[in-house]
Amino acid sequence: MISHKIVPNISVDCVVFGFDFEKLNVLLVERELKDEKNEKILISDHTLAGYHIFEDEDLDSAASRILKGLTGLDNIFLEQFGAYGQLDRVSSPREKLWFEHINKGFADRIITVGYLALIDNTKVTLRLKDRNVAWFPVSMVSEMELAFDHKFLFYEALQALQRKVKVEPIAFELLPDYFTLSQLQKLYEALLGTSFDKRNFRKKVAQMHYVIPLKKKQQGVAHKPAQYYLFSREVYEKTRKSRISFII
Amino acid sequence: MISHKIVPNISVDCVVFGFDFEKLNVLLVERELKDEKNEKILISDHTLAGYHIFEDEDLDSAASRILKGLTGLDNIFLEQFGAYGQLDRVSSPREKLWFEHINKGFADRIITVGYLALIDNTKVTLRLKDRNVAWFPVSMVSEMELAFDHKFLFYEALQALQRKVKVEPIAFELLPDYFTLSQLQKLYEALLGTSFDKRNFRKKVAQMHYVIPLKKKQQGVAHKPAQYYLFSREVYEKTRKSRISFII
DNA sequence: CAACATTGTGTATTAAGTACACGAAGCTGG
DNA sequence: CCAGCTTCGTGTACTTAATACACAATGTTG
Repeated sequence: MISHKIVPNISVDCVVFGFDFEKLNVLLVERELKDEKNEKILISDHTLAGYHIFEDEDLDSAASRILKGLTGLDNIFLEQFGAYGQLDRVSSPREKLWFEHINKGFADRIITVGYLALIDNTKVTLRLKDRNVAWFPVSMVSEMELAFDHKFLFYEALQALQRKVKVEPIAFELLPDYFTLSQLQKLYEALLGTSFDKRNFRKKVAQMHYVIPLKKKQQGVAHKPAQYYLFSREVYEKTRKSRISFII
Repeated sequence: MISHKIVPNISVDCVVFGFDFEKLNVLLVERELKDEKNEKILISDHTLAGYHIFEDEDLDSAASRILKGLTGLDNIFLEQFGAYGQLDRVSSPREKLWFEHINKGFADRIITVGYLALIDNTKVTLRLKDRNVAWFPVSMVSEMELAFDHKFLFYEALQALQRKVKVEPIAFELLPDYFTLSQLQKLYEALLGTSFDKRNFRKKVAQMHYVIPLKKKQQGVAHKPAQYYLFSREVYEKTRKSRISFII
């Protein structure tokens, strides 16, 4: 691997979402500060997946690289949700402690570009080599300690996700290639924090001609097996309408 | 004025839109490269309103500052539409020429944060002191020479605007406090490049209880005077519904 | 006061949103 | 092997919104 020079004052943070057919989860990295002898853990918390960009890569590449490192996957759905340049990013007493130990030499005027990433949970096995990476339920984040302004970034990303999901068919990025309508409904319910009537939800899906039923059915479930469906981006692109409905 | 230190590799570019009751316009700054004697203009083109950020301000402040400088207005509608970190930003032969003359000492790895700004044209008189700032019809941009990647940024901003305008009542930022329904319709037609049936448009507006008719009518027009309306953000916030319609 | 320009209005049809309940399929355990 | 369990998959009636379409009313100007 080539050794790249980093741009010291620009970083990329990825808010990576996954769905386990029950709830929405987010990928967080554990951060531990040990004493000099590398024995006792002084403090620990969690951060988003992020890093500085290299001199010779653009923002999207940096985000892709970070995600590839964590998940082993290329071609992950990735979209910017904002750039953040608060002045007080590392000014809390807590962060100052970290800062003294670890971040020596970092510029104190950092711009962070936030990326929203959506992952098909069934395709990924986390790379736990030297970093502790794990999924956490989105509902748990409010009670967790996150580094820097990462809790703020997380909620920004969640809001962006909830906005987008109503307008573009990006939720399918969180599902495997084949899925059942109940799984799709649970996903939307988890994303938006609501619940839908099953018949109305399916009526709605029936209008989306890009959600296509397959011949396959579920196997080995202790109940009536469900039919599998498929999301077709090509059909979506061809059939999308653009309703002008500035919501009332 | 305090002399601020700039952050050399981070800049903010504002795509400022205005509406003259006929068409959508964008604010551009003329850039001229003169010879040593400051007589002959060697080359000229246009740029977005942009500048580097200062060490002691955040991104939003930088954008506000830039707009205040150009228009004299505070409280302009401002929203990020993306961060851009292409490597080839100043690599065209044309830009290299500029670069040699003017941009000496700038880092070559620049991140630009794009801001979308919407201005009520009737409130602004451009400050033409030392810079040549003017409105240009959006339809004209395709034929113009813009600096750097500014043409790309402009179209990114236009797309973001067209997307947002369908979902949030931000178009009103482009109108004066009082406006007629024909003006509103023309605005939406200009924004989206379509045309609407008058009766259907007004039926739609009638559902938006936050567009409120006033007692006042137009005066001094050579035809039946139109009624004025008002946009109420408070009513909007109270009555907004959130329809889940992942468009088909 | 005639000509002009623009405002402001209504109806019929189609499409989509919402509220609501039960039989069918396949597995499990006794 | 069948009774019970769990989840699947479906239809109808009502309300609301979208679309297509044409003409009389108002105020100014010459």
